[in-house]
Amino acid sequence: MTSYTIGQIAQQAEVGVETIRYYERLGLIVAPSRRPSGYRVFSEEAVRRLRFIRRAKHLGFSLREISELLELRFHDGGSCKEVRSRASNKIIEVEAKIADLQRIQRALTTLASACPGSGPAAACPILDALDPTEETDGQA
Amino acid sequence: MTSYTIGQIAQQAEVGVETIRYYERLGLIVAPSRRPSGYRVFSEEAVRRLRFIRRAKHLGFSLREISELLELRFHDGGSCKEVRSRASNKIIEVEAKIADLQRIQRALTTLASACPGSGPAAACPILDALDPTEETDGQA
DNA sequence: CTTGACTCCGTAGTAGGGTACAGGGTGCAC
DNA sequence: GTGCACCCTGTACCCTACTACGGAGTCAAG
Repeated sequence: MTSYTIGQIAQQAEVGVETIRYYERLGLIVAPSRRPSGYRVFSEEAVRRLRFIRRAKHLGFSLREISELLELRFHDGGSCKEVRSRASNKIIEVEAKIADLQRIQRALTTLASACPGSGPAAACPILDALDPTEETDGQA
Repeated sequence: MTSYTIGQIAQQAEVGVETIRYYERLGLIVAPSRRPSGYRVFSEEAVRRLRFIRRAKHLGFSLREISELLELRFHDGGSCKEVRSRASNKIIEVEAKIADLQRIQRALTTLASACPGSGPAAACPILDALDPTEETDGQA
């Protein structure tokens, strides 16, 4: 059962020490146990969690949303139905994001391949990418 | 050639009037032409652009990144090669985001389907989702 | 030709997400 | 048994992306 200091997990998870304390204050990570001196003691789990947070943020989730995602696993001792429905809602959101990103990806691909040819290329695939007036399902 | 006031496009693009002026200050949208009175006059294009921005933000792009995405189309009169390489880099980023989201999606699906069974379900698919110690390609 | 909704500009304030000290204790290598 | 890196708490500050306001001009319906 390897344990780590805050500096060690900060390095492993590629986040700042202050950030970890900040997340702890927000309740985003479980408050770690302490040595008699007051030093925080972290487990491997914390590294995983921090990395999850870092990447989820990069996907446009707020800390609040990330917290909700993470909590899904803990509440499952309670009302199973609710976990299921919350998970389902998140899945819908996630799928919408994926679809949007795929549109951007296609637009970028078009742009990149249209370019080397020549000419002014007046049509802008990027703008069309997330344009709900296209075949995009018009969700808010 | 329909034209719109700032309030009209704000409503259409579902953003605030102040936000549009803010984006203009940042150079994120093209400075619109003006009536003699000073009132801004927007075209359909502006609505599309604003909607693009709104959705791209939701995908975790910063305004700076969005600006870069949007600029890809304008520079193509200049150095075509650079547009291509910038587009390619963006494509890589976008693909990484899609992959991450798909991992989250799978994890949520697993979670949702594992739940109704019973038991404590100790394993947390969510945390594994974005864990680079799994088969995830370890990108920063 | 008035009135109420809308627009202008500039500046200031807010929320989210950190980041940086200051002032002090801890751990361990030498 | 001391030095230096590291940790503690708390407060203050920073950046991004808005959002609100004040004071004044504009537009168009009645």
